[in-house]
Amino acid sequence: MRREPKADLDTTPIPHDAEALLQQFGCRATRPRVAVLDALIRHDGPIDATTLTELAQANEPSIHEATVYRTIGVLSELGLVNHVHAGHGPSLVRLAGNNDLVAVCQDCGAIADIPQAAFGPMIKAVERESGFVLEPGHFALEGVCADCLELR
Amino acid sequence: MRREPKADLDTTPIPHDAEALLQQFGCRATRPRVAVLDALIRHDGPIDATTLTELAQANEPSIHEATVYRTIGVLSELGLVNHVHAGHGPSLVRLAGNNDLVAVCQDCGAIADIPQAAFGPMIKAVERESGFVLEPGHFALEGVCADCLELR
DNA sequence: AATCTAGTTGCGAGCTGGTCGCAAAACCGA
DNA sequence: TCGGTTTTGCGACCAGCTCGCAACTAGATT
Repeated sequence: MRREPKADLDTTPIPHDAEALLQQFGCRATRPRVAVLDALIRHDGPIDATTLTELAQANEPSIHEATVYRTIGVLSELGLVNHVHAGHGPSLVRLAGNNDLVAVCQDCGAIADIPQAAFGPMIKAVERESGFVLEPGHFALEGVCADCLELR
Repeated sequence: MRREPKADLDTTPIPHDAEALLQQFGCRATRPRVAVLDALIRHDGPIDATTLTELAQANEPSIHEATVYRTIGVLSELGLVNHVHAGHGPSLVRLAGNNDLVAVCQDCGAIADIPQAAFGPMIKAVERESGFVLEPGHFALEGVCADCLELR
């Protein structure tokens, strides 16, 4: 089983049509996969596997959560999708191309997208000082959101 | 059960003596707790619960992992200990007072401490733009360490 | 020192997020 | 339409962590 993208995210226009997208990337466009990718395209922003399963089941009721996990794996190998590790909860997935950072509220679990612009200098500083090359967009920031701050 | 520190981390000198420390914070200095806190003091840097259990068992062989988790909970309520959520692996704990950021290598799992100095401006920027007040030191940065970069 | 009691422990069961092996089904090129 | 792979659904399983409960203990009171 080859799992090398036939298409290239950087140069290929991405059709927002799950089936075409899968074929373009040279992988089988099965009904469950189409349902998962389609749900991911429709849903804007990071989402956990369980919720994604529910969304996909709207179109493809028999789809199993294990299949969703496997599909996420495939899409991620193709570079179509990113994992975001968020705190102690389940990890999140989102369409690639958005490299904003995700911030999770420790109190209420709210998720905010934070434009990554602010982080460039920090990433460089970390690399200079420790040799670590950060991959922002793969981990979540934790903190307290404005609403929960008021309630404290 | 009250769980409010009698001593204050900011003003109280911290004896590096687990038993005294526990008493100072007004909680029962049981043998298992002393063993856990002692291991934590001796071990420098973030550590996961399983490894911490093994260290503590060196002094207190019968100590159970559930007890270690509960002890971590208590110490954390007292502000003596911080959780760090690290990627997909188990979460890490460390003595409070060190607010450096933890960076985890995606490839080999190596852990690096990164002085938090570089992050001040970023934290402010995030607060300004999104209202989120980050708690650095509670989440881990992910990336690739210098060694693994070479191997790629 | 002996007693008392709230707080703590060890233990096993249980929960959640995620992975795996396998037989049956689906995809898709010929 | 058919055939060989790939993929799916399913249930079993694993790791990390939490919980309920009966037994035990620290440490205050006498």
